Amino acid sequence: MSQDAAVDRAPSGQEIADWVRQRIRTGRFVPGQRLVEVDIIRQTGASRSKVREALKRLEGEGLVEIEEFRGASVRSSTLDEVRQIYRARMALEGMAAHDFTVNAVAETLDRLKALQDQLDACVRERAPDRFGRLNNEWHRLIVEGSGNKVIADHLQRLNVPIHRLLFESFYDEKRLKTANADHQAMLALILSGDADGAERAMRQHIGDGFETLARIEDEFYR
Amino acid sequence: MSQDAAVDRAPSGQEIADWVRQRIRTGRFVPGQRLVEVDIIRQTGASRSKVREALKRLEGEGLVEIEEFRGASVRSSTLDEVRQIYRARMALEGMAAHDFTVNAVAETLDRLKALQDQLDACVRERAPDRFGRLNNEWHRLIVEGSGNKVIADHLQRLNVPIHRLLFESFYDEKRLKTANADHQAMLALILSGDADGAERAMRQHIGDGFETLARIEDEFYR
DNA sequence: GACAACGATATTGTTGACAATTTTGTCCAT
DNA sequence: ATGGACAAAATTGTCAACAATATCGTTGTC
Repeated sequence: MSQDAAVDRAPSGQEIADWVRQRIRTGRFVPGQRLVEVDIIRQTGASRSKVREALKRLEGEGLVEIEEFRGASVRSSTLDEVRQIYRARMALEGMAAHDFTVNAVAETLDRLKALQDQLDACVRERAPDRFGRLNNEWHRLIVEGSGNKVIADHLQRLNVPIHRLLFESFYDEKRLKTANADHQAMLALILSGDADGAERAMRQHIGDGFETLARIEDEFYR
Repeated sequence: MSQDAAVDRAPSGQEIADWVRQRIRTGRFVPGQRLVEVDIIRQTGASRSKVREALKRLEGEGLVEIEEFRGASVRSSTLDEVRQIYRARMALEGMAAHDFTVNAVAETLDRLKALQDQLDACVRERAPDRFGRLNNEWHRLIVEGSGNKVIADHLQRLNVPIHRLLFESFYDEKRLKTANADHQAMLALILSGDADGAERAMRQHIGDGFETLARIEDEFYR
């Protein structure tokens, strides 16, 4: 009857924050839901100070909201805020793509090419969930490979709280093909050393991603 | 013999964080200096938990480093990290300039024009310190007026810990004129509705700012 | 004089108890 | 049934004492 992945030592504040963040991202904690300290303590085995520390941290990241004497609750974000987040991602990840083109070492380029092959396979075999994971990996590789840790840190905090969308197969057939074509085109631009082109392509790609998401949201509420 | 601005009630964690941040920005706390909890308590009158909370927050912002059982110290940033920060600023503030051109309301445009007049006056009258303050105001107005709170929040955290540079008159005669010319050109692009042009100009402007700073640093260590 | 061992002090980390506030439950009048 | 007043419970905020660790000074040895 263990309610958590077995750990002997008491979890750190960082681990609690990860635990809560995970639950928010996977939709087990939904927007507006209150996060009662005692519940988290019971489920994680952490001490109260650590839980409080973790919640404060998550407040700093903008994932939870803390009201005096009312505690923490999962923050809900409007579509407009998601749009702002995507706008910020366009700027930062575009810059990362630019710098990646200039700075990336040969080994990183090889890994990117290998990843692209796997993504192509996913499209052929119609494996959208696997595509999603590899897609994240692909974007992470670009950002890490750009050599700018500051931008990487800020992008880390710009992950949209996806709520329900994570479970449904976000990508339909058509969107999957389009996205992968974007990746292929970007890879070509990177390999040819066209940094500005890579940046433009990345911004366009992320902008399209938001359009898709906005369309799904729109249908959901219709 | 009051060691702090008189406050009756105990300061909040946010206020302590502001207090420390201010001291770091103005160079009263220098990189590497240890921030002993008791000292901050004595100087601010805050309780220990509040001080610890504030230091944790500052750690999240990257201004402070916390080692276990060794406490907090002011983080020192290398020139390369400053370069990365400026790169991030170029991306985000460029995007802000773009969106400002599209979204700004008439009243905000008027305020920007008024601010530009004041900046012109500073150049004529050779008032570099006043120019610095108004310059910050100018950039803040662009960011706030872009209507993207997410980008504004992230830029807030990208303020370089300037260390000593804040005290010396950062801008020499020539740099001051160049910067102001940039501002004038950008204002013209914004008023003409050229969003892409405004973005390019903003990025160039910030990039030049880093070049200037890097040159000063370089001379300092020579 | 250099250096290691050791104890004293200073500093940070953690826990638990208590205060402040909100939330929930109950009773009663209408 | 509905709604308000009040008490009980739950929840969060705060503080102070204690534990763990690091830092510093002292002493003794070579």
